[in-house]
Amino acid sequence: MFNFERQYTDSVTDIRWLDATEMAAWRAFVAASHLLERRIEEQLKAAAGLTHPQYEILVVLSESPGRQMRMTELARGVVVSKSALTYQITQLEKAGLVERTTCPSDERGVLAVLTDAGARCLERVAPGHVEVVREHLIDQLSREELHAVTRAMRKTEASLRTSA
Amino acid sequence: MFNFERQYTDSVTDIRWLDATEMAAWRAFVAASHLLERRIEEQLKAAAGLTHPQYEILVVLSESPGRQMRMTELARGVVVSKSALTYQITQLEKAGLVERTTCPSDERGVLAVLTDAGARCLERVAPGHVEVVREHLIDQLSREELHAVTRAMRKTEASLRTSA
DNA sequence: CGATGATCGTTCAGATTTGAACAATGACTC
DNA sequence: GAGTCATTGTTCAAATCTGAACGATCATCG
Repeated sequence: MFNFERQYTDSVTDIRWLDATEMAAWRAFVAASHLLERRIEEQLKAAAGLTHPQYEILVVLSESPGRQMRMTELARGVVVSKSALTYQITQLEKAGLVERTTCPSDERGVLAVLTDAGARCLERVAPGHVEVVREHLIDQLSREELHAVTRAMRKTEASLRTSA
Repeated sequence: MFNFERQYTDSVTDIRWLDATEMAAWRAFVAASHLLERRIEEQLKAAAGLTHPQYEILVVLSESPGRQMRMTELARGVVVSKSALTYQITQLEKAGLVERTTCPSDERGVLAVLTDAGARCLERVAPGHVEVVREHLIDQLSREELHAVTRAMRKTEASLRTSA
């Protein structure tokens, strides 16, 4: 499973290791994002039996024109694999929060549509969710930090979306 | 998207919604962290058949005195549930990268110990991993942004570790 | 039109995660 | 010491995620 050979032929590798500052940033980022993800998941599950991906699906749909979106685009929006989205939309359909419609313009396509019940569910759950995000992230940051984080994360997102 | 009915009895709800700046920060953070997580997972899987949690376990152990750590503490360090850690340590044990030892001072305890093979594996895999982190996160950020992100993430981590 | 290749969403198998329940041990009080 | 409660790590069932394979539809071009 694991071998010992380096795939690079360089006799002296030119690896640019992370210095202390960079490593600190990376570690903090990983720890914070994992912890926050856990907390959010916990809150949503307790409050509404929703997972974070499910909640994000409802949010994205609610902001989409006609409260509907194609599967592939939705998967891209919530950053999840197509198969995971298929699974989650099925779950949300069972719960009556989302419906599937065949896309009129493309026979292959499927439109996920937010139902009224889904919209109401989102309204009901959003306050508690926002409070968690606010308490542990937003309200911890100065306005300046908020802007810096936004700039940084957008660059990261762009970098990742661009390269394949 | 949100109407005016509330399930709370407050005549005027005191929900502090996210303003545009705050929402932008939160959205960017979620998207970037999910995308980066996916990319890292992909890279580690392709390069060494490791998952990100497995890699983090190796890293944390390698930096721990005696290359060993108690299960609970390790779980806290890599931000994963105890049962997930049990599973992953079993996997790493099968691969010969980690060993289990009963803790001398506490009969209940288990020490996860990094093996030489585990240390070599880490050395081999680290460069490729660091490159991904650098390309999409570190190198995208100015030095100032790097510091801001670190400060922000540490506050978030502290907030989440403190409360419950 | 017909052929080729891309895109769409689903299905499937396999891996992983989580929380709850559990047995075993430790810590602490009376 | 005995009793009580906390902690440790594991097991288990259930849910979820991913990538690969698939059939169906679309788009392009000769």
